[in-house]
Amino acid sequence: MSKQRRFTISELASEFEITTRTIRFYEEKGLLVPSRKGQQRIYSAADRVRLQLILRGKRIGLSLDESREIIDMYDPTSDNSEQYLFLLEKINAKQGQFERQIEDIQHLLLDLQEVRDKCESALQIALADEAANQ
Amino acid sequence: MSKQRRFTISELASEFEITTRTIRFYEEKGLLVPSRKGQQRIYSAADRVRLQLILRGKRIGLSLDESREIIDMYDPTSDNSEQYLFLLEKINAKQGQFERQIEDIQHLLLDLQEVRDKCESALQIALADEAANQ
DNA sequence: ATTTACGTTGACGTTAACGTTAACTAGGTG
DNA sequence: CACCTAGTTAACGTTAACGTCAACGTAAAT
Repeated sequence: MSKQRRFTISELASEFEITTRTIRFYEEKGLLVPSRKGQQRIYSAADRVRLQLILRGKRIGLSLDESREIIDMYDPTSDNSEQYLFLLEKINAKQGQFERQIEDIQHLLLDLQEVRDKCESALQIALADEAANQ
Repeated sequence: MSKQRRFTISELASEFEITTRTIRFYEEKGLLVPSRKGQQRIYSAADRVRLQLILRGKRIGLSLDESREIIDMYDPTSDNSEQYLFLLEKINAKQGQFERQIEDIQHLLLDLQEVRDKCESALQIALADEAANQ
């Protein structure tokens, strides 16, 4: 049995600390397609996962279009080998991009570590000076 | 001796594949402060490094304000221990943020690897089918 | 019965990060 | 000298990603 867990829009909003407006906006852009009960939106566990993916994408600087591309990779809309080969190309490209992003971040982390080291030794000196001025 | 290498705005623009407008815009925002020869901008090696940092930041989703914060960490505008402690706090926060970003990316990489695996096996089947239809 | 809470669809406003003219200057080159 | 190339400022335009009303529906609670 699959999980039948459903969510309301404000449940998701408070869980992920975003506004309902944001969630509806993602729907406008075609990133989410919740079912309805009357006119109210009902979100499935799968919808929640999609939202999670979008937000993860946002945190690492993906645009909504880029996140949609990734979401679209999840459900294979294709059925012939040519489409699959094309999809594999796109997956390769994305994985490459992500690996380069990790390198960028690691570079920035090293830079910050340098700054931290300098800052810490400067702090020692400042503290010593202040002690001398007592 | 320090490197006396200088750059014109279009040299930097073509090296980093951005427009001169973009570089001037970063200056407007206070991210770059090149020297001048008459009214022309002259960029030092240090300016180039700053630009590199900005672009690295952009690739991982930092706003220009966030990049400026990081740049500002590089030159210690402070001189007392209180300021240094405050700066160390900010460095901690940024390093934490970056580590979480790496986790986000690794999560996305795993997801993509799953998609790739499914795609590759689906491709095998599709190829077998096409062969059968010959 | 009405207030309260939560939901809905527009529609216009806002901010960041540039793009896009336009109008001008300053320095070589044929 | 005329022209071309690179640079400059100033100002308005554009797109993404929402924020912010307004005006309304529905269902539970008082």
